[in-house]
Amino acid sequence: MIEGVLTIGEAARLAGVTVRAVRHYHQRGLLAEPERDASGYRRYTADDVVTLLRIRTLGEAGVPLARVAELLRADDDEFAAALTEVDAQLRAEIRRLQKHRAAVAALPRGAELALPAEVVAYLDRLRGIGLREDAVRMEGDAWMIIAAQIPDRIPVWIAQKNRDLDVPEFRELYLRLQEASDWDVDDPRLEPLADRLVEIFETMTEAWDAVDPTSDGLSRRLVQLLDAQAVSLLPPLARLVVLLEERGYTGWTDMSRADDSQSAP
Amino acid sequence: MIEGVLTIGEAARLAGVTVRAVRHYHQRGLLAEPERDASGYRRYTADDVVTLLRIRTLGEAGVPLARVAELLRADDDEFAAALTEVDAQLRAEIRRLQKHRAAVAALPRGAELALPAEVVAYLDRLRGIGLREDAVRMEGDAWMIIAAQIPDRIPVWIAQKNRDLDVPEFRELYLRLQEASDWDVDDPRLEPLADRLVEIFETMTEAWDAVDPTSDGLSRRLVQLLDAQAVSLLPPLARLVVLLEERGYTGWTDMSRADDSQSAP
DNA sequence: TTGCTCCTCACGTCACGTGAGGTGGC
DNA sequence: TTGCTCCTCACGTCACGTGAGGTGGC
Repeated sequence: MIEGVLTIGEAARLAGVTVRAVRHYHQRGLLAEPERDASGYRRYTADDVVTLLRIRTLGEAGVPLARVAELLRADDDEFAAALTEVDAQLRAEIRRLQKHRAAVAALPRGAELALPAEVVAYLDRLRGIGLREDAVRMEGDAWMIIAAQIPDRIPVWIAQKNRDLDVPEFRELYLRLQEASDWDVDDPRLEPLADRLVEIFETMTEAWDAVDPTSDGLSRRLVQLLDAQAVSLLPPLARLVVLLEERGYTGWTDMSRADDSQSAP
Repeated sequence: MIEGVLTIGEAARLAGVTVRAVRHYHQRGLLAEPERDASGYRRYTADDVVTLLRIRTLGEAGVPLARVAELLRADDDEFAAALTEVDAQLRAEIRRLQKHRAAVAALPRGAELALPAEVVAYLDRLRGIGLREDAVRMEGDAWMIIAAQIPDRIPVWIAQKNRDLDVPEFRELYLRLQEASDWDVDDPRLEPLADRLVEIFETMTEAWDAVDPTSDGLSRRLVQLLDAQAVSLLPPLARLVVLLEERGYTGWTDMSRADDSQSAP
């Protein structure tokens, strides 16, 4: 009835989409095939351009084409309701991107990508007391995995970790463990180190109980994973764990006494 | 060397990705294939989970996997530089979505999707002076297309349109044109209407020149399109345009005197 | 006449999703 | 033993992009 004046390229340009996209919308049934001229060219009307603009607006807002097709057929009330929904989606998407922006922007250091700021600060403190870079990196990796599981508890845990580091004996223990990385598995110094560990653990277990009383904290598998990671960096740790078991303690990442449970280093 | 303890499902869960995604990252070379256990199952380490978390963080920020692969191999400096770029992309994407949100949210009426607020207000005013809904819709469609081409000029143009509507003779003309939609092509009332049109055009052309002095405004094709659209709603317009030509004027959407040019209704 | 646009297949891309058919672990 | 997880193909999806090979318009 209404004869179209625009070629597909002109219509596409006016609507700000590609020629291929217009053909795709025909295929998907979003836009009716228009009349053809004498040479078989499609000829478009202003209505077609308006429809293309609608498709583009909704499409760029993230609405799937199948949904766009429904909306184009909907009456004004349905359409208005759908727009509310589209708006909610857009808001959620914007929030998601802003979170990622914060995650990416706040962390210029590659190794610390996706680590919360508190953890980054804690790792700096470990460097400060003399921990080697590989050990710091391993700590960082462990925290990165933990943070991905239970981000809410990170601030409290890190706060306790910082209080631990305020204790000189604890700092000393950390460095002593680092030295042990070069020891043989049957080095005699491991025995006294185990004694020392138990001693310090006893004095600190109460503080940890206060931090995380429920303590179903990390899943068993995750703890196994982090134990394995620790042993890979610090091979004599395997022997140390055995020595700790002789003294009534099990585990490492989530070191605990025979019955109760609480995490340490 | 380091033996993995996690199955693919466990690693995926800890990293917050799907099992299929992990296999896909192996295929794409983003994550090295880990050791297999006795039953041929892949076994993952903490390092693998950390890499998966990095891939996920970058991927969710919109970085293509090919780029993620590069970044995983980059040193800290390159990585930091790349993060700046990623952040810029995220900002651009957020702005884009916010614009769309404004476009979608501010316009609950389906017919007016993607129309600037000024135009919506102007259309309401047309309704107010007694224009029928189909005519208003056609006006809206025309403005939607125009707005998509030259959004910056819309406020000025609409302001002038509103000043036009302040003139009683102009409002009267609009309604008279609407009546004409039912007339025959050879209705005798078209002649005096053409005279009236010329008369009013003369009084207003100066104001329009002031609004848009450069006036390469709309492309010739777009004007043709809008003319065709106007004729389709108002068939006697074809005849009216002929009558106007006899009086020394050409066009409709971009009506002008033989030499100069300026737009009208 | 040259180059740009249009036409119709039809395969490619991106980041996985989703069975298909079979085996291993708790 | 049942169900959940793992394995490897391999095709499907979404919204087009990108030639391939040919014709029409200025």
